[in-house]
Amino acid sequence: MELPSSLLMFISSRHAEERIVAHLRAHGFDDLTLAQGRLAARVAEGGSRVTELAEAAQITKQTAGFLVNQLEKGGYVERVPDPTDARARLVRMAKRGRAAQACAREMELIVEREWEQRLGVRRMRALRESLENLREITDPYL
Amino acid sequence: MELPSSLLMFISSRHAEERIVAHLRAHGFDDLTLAQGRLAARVAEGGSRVTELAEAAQITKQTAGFLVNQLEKGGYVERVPDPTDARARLVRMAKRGRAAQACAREMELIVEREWEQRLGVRRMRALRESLENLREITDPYL
DNA sequence: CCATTTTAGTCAGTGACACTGACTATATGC
DNA sequence: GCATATAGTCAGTGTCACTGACTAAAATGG
Repeated sequence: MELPSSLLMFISSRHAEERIVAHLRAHGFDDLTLAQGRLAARVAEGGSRVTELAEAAQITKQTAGFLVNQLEKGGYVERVPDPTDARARLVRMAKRGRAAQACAREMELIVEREWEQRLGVRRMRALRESLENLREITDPYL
Repeated sequence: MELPSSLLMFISSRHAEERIVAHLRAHGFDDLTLAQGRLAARVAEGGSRVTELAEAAQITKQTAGFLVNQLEKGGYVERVPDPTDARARLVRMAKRGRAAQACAREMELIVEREWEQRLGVRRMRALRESLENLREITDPYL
């Protein structure tokens, strides 16, 4: 075994992440950091609580709160009171956040297509299937 | 596409990384951080220069130098003068570093075997081949 | 063979982002 | 209605990434 599979996965996933960040920067979302982006990607359609985001991203709620503040200042998300719980507030994507999301997905798709071209449709599908399969034993927040 | 392949790769690679860190901690290598470990993993058999390590890990040489200092304090690596270049010093694995390396490889292998059990030998081999293939277009420091 | 440029590495300063611990306010359960 | 759990914040700390400026040695090239 030259390199472990996990390291090979790390290499390619980081490559994709860097491409996405560069794409966002090039389109005016240059105040968005990697950590902020990772968290923003977890915000649900109807809004998410800070604590939920923290769990999903596997960071403490303090860190998540800090990142949400930055995202709020940047106009990417907004906070609204949670009607069902006076302690909580819901984090929702704002207009700029949705635009950034769309921008990120664009590059995500481009990379995905590049990989498919490299491997061919059959092997790309097999790759995705295996990765999804492994996720069931590797994703603690499935 | 439910989740992009790159994110699936990130999930599993992080899982493996966490297992390795936990294994190291459990065996007394509890002062070793993730960043230090990633750098230490790149130290070549005959020794490496700080600048080489920085390039391979894609960090600045200042950051690499800082991490090597920590590793040196922890007894994981040692620095010796480079006989071929008076400006440079070679970073070599020390005894404790080799022990930690062996410990990390242990868990690396365990995870690899778990994945193989999950996917079966055939699909695991196909996964590795595809990942190695993709590496050629995603690894800037191949 | 000396002047210029490149390269190895350090020092100093800053910023992002992770952590723990302590705290307030609200909700929930017996 | 009291004890406990939960949502979130505040304060403080540590790691690790960055840039910029620097020294010293090596390589290059008239």
